[in-house]
Amino acid sequence: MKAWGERQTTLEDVAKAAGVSRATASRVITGTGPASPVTRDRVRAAVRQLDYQPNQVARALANRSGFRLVIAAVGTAPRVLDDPYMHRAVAAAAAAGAPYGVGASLQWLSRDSPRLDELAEDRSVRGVVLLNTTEATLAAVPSALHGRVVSIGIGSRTVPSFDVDNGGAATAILNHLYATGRRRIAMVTGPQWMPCAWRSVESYRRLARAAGLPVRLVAGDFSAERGHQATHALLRRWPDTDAVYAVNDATALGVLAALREDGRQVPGDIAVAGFDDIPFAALSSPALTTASHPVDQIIHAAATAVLNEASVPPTVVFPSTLVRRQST
Amino acid sequence: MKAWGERQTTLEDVAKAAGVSRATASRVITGTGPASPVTRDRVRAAVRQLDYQPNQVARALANRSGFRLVIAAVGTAPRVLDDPYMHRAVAAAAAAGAPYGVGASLQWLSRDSPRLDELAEDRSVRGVVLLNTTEATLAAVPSALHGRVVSIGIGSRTVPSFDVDNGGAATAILNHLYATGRRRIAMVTGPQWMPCAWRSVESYRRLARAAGLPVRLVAGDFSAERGHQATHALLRRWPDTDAVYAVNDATALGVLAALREDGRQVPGDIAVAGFDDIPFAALSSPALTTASHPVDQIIHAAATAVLNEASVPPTVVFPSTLVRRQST
DNA sequence: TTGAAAGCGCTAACAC
DNA sequence: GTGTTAGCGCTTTCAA
Repeated sequence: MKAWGERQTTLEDVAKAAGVSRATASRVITGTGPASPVTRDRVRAAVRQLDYQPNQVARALANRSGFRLVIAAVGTAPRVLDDPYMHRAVAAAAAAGAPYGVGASLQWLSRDSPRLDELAEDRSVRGVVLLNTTEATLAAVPSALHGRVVSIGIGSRTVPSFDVDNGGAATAILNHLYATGRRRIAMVTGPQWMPCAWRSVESYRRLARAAGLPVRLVAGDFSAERGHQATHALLRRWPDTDAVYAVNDATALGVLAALREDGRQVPGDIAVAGFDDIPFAALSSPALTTASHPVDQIIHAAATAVLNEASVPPTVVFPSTLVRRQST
Repeated sequence: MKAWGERQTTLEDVAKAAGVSRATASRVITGTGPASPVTRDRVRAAVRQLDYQPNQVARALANRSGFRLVIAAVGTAPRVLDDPYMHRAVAAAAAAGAPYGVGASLQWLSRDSPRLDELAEDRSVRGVVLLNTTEATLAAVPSALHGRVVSIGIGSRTVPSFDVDNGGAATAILNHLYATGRRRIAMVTGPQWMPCAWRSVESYRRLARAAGLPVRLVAGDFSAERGHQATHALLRRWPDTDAVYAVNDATALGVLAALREDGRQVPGDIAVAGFDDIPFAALSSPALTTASHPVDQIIHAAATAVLNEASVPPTVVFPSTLVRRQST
């Protein structure tokens, strides 16, 4: 491998320029260990003057710390990685890590046999962010990963979680549907095995019970295609449904397409609401009522927590807000 | 920093198990330098038996090579990073790098003063993938980056380029519009400064001239909002327009929304076509005719080329195929 | 074809 | 407070 560019300025250079030892320079720069005010200043000056940039690779080697943040998405097949939601998450992680000189990797984690040991053993891995986490995944987290793994969705005693307030979002949407006169509200759910989508179903059941409304659940899988199919099934079974709450916007767009095929007017005959507020929710016809999902913020917080090895509360919940549009 | 987990198996262990020196083991594993067939086999066996994984950090330090792939998106403001297209690109890079133990970083590059030197000097940077590249950006690529930088879009003598066949896609779409009887075709373009979108405009002009059709260009910026505004402007100026070709699907969805507001039937009164074939192109109403854009493949190829420091042809073009749906 | 030895640039014990 | 001294795990001359 060729050396590109001239020799970089090293800690050695800084130390020499400041008239101290490498160790002292290191202490000042990393902020660990003691140093007299004078030396501190001289080292800092040297750093500035030489435009010294610590070599992160050497640092990582000496620290035995990795240099990439792995976004591990749990799923039944590698194609979970094709989801725009994943893309958004990775992009957020890639942006959050950049200032730390840490890159993001995207990996599929088999739902049945999550190979988390490999990640734990891989010295290039600085930390892991779990997506679509299941109980089984959490159980498979090796202790070597403790302190540098977080989950988006459900967490555990050893794995802190960061998530949007799913329950609150569902409640807000359903209350809105109820308030606008809907009484036969169906829900298209996420995949059964994905716990992060359970809470919205719980909210749905609770509110239905409280208001004395019927429970009409159809299983989806977060995809528009399934939302589309599920809607046809739903209309066959409960033709008088007057609102559909979809677990996410992609599903809701599928719902909208199916209703159109079926000749139903939205929101005249039937209202539709989603969740996530993806960019295209505003562009569908009719524009989709939904609730916001601050993915970027969530991932940013999660990534930052991992990178700082910060002690975080076991659960951090991000608020969601209702976005009213034409579909309800 | 704490050491997590037990000591990893190192090259030393492998060498010992194989009864050779570290140097020899290294040669066999990296595939550089000579080694007798017997030694080769013994080292390989040891690797397998011990489940040895090279420490990428140490490797990077010894090689003086970085460990992250930077996706540098040129734009006027950091918010270019919010584009779903960027997200897709980063995700693809993050997935492509994972097997190499290389993560992806996402960074904004100012169009006016691209700080590429910083990237060149940063030892943690293994390579750079330029997005939305301009001539000025290419001119600013420091020689220290040669061989480990590629561009998605236009390239230069020193920067190889990977891109979709923009011209071909435009031609296919416009021919399709013409073949279906459209004769007053308008185009909503991308931002003026973005050369990667020029080729489709060129195709548009060429075909219009060849067929004796009027040229009706309106400037957009890849966003749905601008597509929306541009359409209203366009209809005011040329009310008899019978087709709109949008530079990308996001723009086309904005066009669709504007036409709906204006009471025009699609495709009855006016046809609409986009480009990219994003997931939601199939879900709009009417579903959008477009042409495919294999972003994942392109980025994968680009990333792989950088990671392998492979000598690639100056320009690699990926084919696009027409996707006919209801909007035309 | 192989091994010894010298780094890559940094951090962290440990002694002063 | 500060410097000396060992590494971190790998690659790569250079001799043999």
